[in-house]
Amino acid sequence: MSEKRNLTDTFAALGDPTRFAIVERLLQDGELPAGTLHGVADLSAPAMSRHLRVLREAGIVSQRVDAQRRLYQVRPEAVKAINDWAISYADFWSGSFDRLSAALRKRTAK
Amino acid sequence: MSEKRNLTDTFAALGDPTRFAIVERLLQDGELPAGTLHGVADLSAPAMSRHLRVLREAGIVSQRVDAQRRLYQVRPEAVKAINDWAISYADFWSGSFDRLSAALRKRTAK
DNA sequence: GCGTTAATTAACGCTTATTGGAAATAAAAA
DNA sequence: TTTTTATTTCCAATAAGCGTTAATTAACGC
Repeated sequence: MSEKRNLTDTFAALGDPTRFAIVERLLQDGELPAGTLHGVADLSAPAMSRHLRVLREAGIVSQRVDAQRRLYQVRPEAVKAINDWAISYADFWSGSFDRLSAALRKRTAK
Repeated sequence: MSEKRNLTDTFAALGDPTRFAIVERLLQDGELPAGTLHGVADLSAPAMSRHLRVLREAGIVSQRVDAQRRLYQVRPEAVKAINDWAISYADFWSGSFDRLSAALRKRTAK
């Protein structure tokens, strides 16, 4: 039920420096509990929790419950959606748009 | 002098539905005067002008003066920057990450 | 059951963004 | 020069977002 989402919500969620840092941390380290993420910015647990909620509601991260911990990870579809959008305009921004990139474009556009 | 910019600002600017619609319109139609863009949303000219300013300051669009009109267009680098970011995590979100996409990745990352 | 740990929710204030309307600026047309 | 068209800036009001502390829920070990 958190599938049909437009890119605007995604961009809005990533538009905050703290949330962007959270996402990059998760992209690099994989799945992490909320507590560990406190390190990415100097803010309280509640503040972190609310940022995670925003990311969750935007469909950017998924939450998994493990005992009293909440494990977060980035949803691949979210990043892929951003890539698909940018790629769909590749002939505009890419000076060297050629057969090779067109192949990937077709592939990821599917 | 509006080159060194982080993705966060870009995402923040695109996080607004009106501004995202403006950018998509410009991506599809190319260069357009501010007046023509009024059509993308039901808002006053001043409101539109302010949205365009945000996009300009985020480095997403460029402005060209033609007589009394201001012509706007998307800066290719802005969309490319988004693509580069997503591509840099392609091995995470792409289930079928292979040699072909790796080639494009190397290419666009340059 | 109790206390501890992990995380979220609630309530509050503060700062920043956004908006509409009016006025200002600038160039072209009459 | 006066008028018209296009766009931006100024201003006041409203709305949204973010952070903090305090309270709450949930699960573990003793």
